[in-house]
Amino acid sequence: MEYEPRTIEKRWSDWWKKHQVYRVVETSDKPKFYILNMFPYPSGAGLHVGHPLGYIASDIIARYKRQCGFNVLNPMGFDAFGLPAEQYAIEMGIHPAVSTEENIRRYRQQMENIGLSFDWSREIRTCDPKYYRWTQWIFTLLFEHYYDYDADKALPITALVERLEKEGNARVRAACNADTPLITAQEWHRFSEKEKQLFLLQYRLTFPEESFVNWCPALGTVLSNDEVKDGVSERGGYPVERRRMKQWSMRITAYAERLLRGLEEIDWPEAIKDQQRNWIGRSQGALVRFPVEGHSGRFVEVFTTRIDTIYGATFMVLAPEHELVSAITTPAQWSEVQGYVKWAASRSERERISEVKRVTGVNTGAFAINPFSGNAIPIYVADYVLAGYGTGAIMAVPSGDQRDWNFAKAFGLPIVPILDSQKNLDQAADPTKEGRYINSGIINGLTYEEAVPKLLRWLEEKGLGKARIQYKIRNAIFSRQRYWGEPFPVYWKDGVPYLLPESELPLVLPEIDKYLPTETGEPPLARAQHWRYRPTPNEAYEYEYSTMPGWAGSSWYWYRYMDPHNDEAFCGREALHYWRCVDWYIGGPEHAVGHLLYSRFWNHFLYDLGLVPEREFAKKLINQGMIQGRSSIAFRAKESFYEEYLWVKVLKPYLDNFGPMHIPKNRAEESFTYDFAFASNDLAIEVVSWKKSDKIESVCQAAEADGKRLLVLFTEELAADINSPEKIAQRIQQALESREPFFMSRTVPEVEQLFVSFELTAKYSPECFSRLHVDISLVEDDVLDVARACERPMFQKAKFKVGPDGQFRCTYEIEKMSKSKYNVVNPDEVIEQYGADCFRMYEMFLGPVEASKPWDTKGITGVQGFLKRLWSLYVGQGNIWLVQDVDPSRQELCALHSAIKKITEDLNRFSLNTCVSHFMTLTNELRALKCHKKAILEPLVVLLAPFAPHLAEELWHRLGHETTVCDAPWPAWDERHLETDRVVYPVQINGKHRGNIEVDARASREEIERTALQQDFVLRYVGNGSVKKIIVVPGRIVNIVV
RNA sequence: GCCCGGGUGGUGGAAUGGUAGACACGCAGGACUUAAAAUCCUGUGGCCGUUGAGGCCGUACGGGUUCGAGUCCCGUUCCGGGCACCA
Repeated sequence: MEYEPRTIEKRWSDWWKKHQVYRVVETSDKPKFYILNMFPYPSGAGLHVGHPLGYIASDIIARYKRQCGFNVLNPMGFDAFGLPAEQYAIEMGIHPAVSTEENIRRYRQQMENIGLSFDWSREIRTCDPKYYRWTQWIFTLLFEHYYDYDADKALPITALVERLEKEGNARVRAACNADTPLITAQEWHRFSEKEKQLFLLQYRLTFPEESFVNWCPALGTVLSNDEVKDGVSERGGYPVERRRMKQWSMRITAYAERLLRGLEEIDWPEAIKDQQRNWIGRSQGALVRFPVEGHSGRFVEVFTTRIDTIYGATFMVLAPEHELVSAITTPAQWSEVQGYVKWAASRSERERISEVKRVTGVNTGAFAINPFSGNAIPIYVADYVLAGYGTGAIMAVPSGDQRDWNFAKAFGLPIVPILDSQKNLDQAADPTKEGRYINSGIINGLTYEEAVPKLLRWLEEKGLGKARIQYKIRNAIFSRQRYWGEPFPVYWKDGVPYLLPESELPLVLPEIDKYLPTETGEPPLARAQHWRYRPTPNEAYEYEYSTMPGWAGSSWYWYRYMDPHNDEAFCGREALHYWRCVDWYIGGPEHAVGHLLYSRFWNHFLYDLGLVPEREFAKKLINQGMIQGRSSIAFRAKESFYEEYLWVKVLKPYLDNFGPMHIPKNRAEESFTYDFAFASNDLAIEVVSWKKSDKIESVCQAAEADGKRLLVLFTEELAADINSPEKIAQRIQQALESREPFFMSRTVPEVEQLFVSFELTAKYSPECFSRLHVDISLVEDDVLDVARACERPMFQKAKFKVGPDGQFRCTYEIEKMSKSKYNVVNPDEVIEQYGADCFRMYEMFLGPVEASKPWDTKGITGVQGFLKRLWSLYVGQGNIWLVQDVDPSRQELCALHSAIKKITEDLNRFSLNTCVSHFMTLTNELRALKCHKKAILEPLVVLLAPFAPHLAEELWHRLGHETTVCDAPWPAWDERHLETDRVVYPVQINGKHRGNIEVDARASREEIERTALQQDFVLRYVGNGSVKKIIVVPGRIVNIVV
């Protein structure tokens, strides 16, 4: 019987379901292994072949670990809140819950088709009230805590209140807003309830605040920085603007140092760790206060990482938004400064970034005193200094910083060298730390290492500054003005947010009539008319109308899988302490600073509260690469193509007949003129589209003024005859011979678009074409199936200019798979044709899991052939069972055991592509040996089970087993079978491989040397020269140095 | 600009400092077949030479360390990703 994947796979996927083979329980004395895939957002397009890469890889590991005796948790769920479902709802009027449900159903079906061993009894969905109840609960915890730097952890806000009552906040070292005032206990006691609540918001780990946000008018919502790409929304590509709005924030900055330190203890790819470090952006430096001349008590406070350069500070720069700007600007400079500040404010973020090179700024007229030198230095305002970073002001050291240098050059400010090693300061800044200081007062002659502590000591003694660590990371905006997300468990009373009591959770999303913002610009939830919090019959408070962002539900979900149906807790203690944390986490690298950083933040917080057992939620992270699509691209002619075509293909070859050509010049300057004219004749030619035939009149006038007759050629008729240029030449010939003043066709062919085969496009300017994505199902080997293409709306009125072989060719591009690029390959179709096992192994065989690579179905036949050959070791023609219980030979055992060894080792280092090749090699060897022995083939089935579970299960049962192969213990290799009597040593002469010798496996070093030196090929190279040295690496190689 | 990756046959990719190109795809030739498909066999980095000799070159480029370098070090270059007036 032939290998029939479809029959086999159906049989066993049903059987697994029936016997609940993938059900996991905590009551096990086996060691635990928790492997987790980043859960997907269930989009309407379904899974494409790129999605399962990580799922398959993790499934193989999950199955392997299970066979190794671990109790494996391998769950799957859905990150089901999100913008696309809401956009779909707005367009189609379908409730997001309905379309989400439908998409999830499809995703699950597709995943089951692949044979993934997920325990579906643990499936979770972030949009399920039973789930988001706990997302809301965690939010309430964040609201009720603050971060205390002395304890270096989150503490209850009640602890802060106690301290405020006793001693005010002067000695409280905690994460808080930058402008939090110092208050005494007396002041605290004098606060009203409202004032107290507002004051506490400055400490809470989540809090509402006015902040600049990325507002997307088209989507009617706020986007986070990582949802904005190049100034437009990641989803939909709509423009985004900066706007000041009241938003909930997460005080992730409190955890900056912890998140940075925590990276040391986790096994994550360095690239991801680097990105997180970069994002957190720790920089060590100093805060320095520069007194403002003539304003006693006012200081310009700056942060610098190069305190050692302070003697080179020849001016100061404030951000336009800096509060000192209006206070210190002199009357003479007032209007200029005001004008600049206003102008800077009007510029969008995008403009500012796009004009990086331009130096702008203005002098305030005020001076600051350099605390070290006592020099008065001018204070400028410029928008290259950012209000949001550091103190919003800098000391400018043009000799060391290129931006300061540019500014100094533009404004004629002095550039003072401060290190004897600085070079070419007239051409650029030199940021070196080498050498010894000059022009630098108390640090003259010192090195960098000596200077910094001395300066810091001096500053601290004088009370003018101190060492300081600064972070780039900002608090994370946590609210979105949209419908399909978790509601905040918050109501507003007297302008103050209060938490709902826990008994009110979950606060369920209300039904609304439309999923759009209200007419007054409030979020969609404001449409829910009677949706109010009513603690007593006489009270009614508005809820918070924003919803939580996509990352809320994904920042803790791995705990819910441990205990998904628990109504008493986010996760039961027992399950929590059994599974503890994720052992292997698999997902794309695009989540480096979004999901993965927020998740770590929440986890550190939950850890502080003693709610979870580990500081870091995922010990090991693996990034799977992206499987890209191979898009097919066709070239569509633009109007300028026809002119070039006419010139190159028609006029040039026939020029001898027609006489010299004249192409009218200065076309841009004149209002309109024709395209060609014959110098020796009175005929002019104009190429124009039928759709633009209203232009003809002005062309006629131009021709008349020139004294020419006019031939109008429509692009449509050129397109229709595109494969026969001689017809067009004929038409021109007729026009030349005729004496009519004006020629054009009365009827124009119904051709609207002309596509040009790729190999022909090189002859024309690139501007002649637009590039269009073509559905890849219409293309094979870059050749378009023209007949089938014409049935598509896109090609309805198209004409194709084919190549010399009569074929129409496309070009291709490797890019992300997406519906809009028509390059999506659906796994269902591949599975239908080749089977799930083949699909799984092929995806692994494609290359390392971490690498991105284009999907290419060509190689899949190789894997298919391998599976067929493997099958034929067990089952012969006519469904004959070939496996016999016969003692295996030495050679067969060696082949098997070396495969066991390689596959096991490669699994442990997560090299799954090479595992597949080891299977191929073993199969090829066993076929060559005509091996049908049970002692060899049974372990092979067990090895194969993680990779091709259906096929393995089938063969396992045919071998007489009744229970699942998933629980068949992983075989161990026996070194004895790997040993051989004779070993082959490659022999190098001076490091170049020249031949091989075969010696006894137990041969001594001397024997090997002797054997090597006796070889003809060695003697040839050694000749009469003496052998200087022989290196023998046991089991490896012999190298003879002559 | 800064920070990470990465450059190996026609292609995807192998290679704890130890025979570069495993395993596949593709291609070429052959077997089976009326034919095709399927299957099987052989060859396949380049150049020169042989036609059962062999030699030279070869892992982006240039140096270095080493008995030995795709692998380690220094420099250059190209490609990909991330961050960015971040003081």
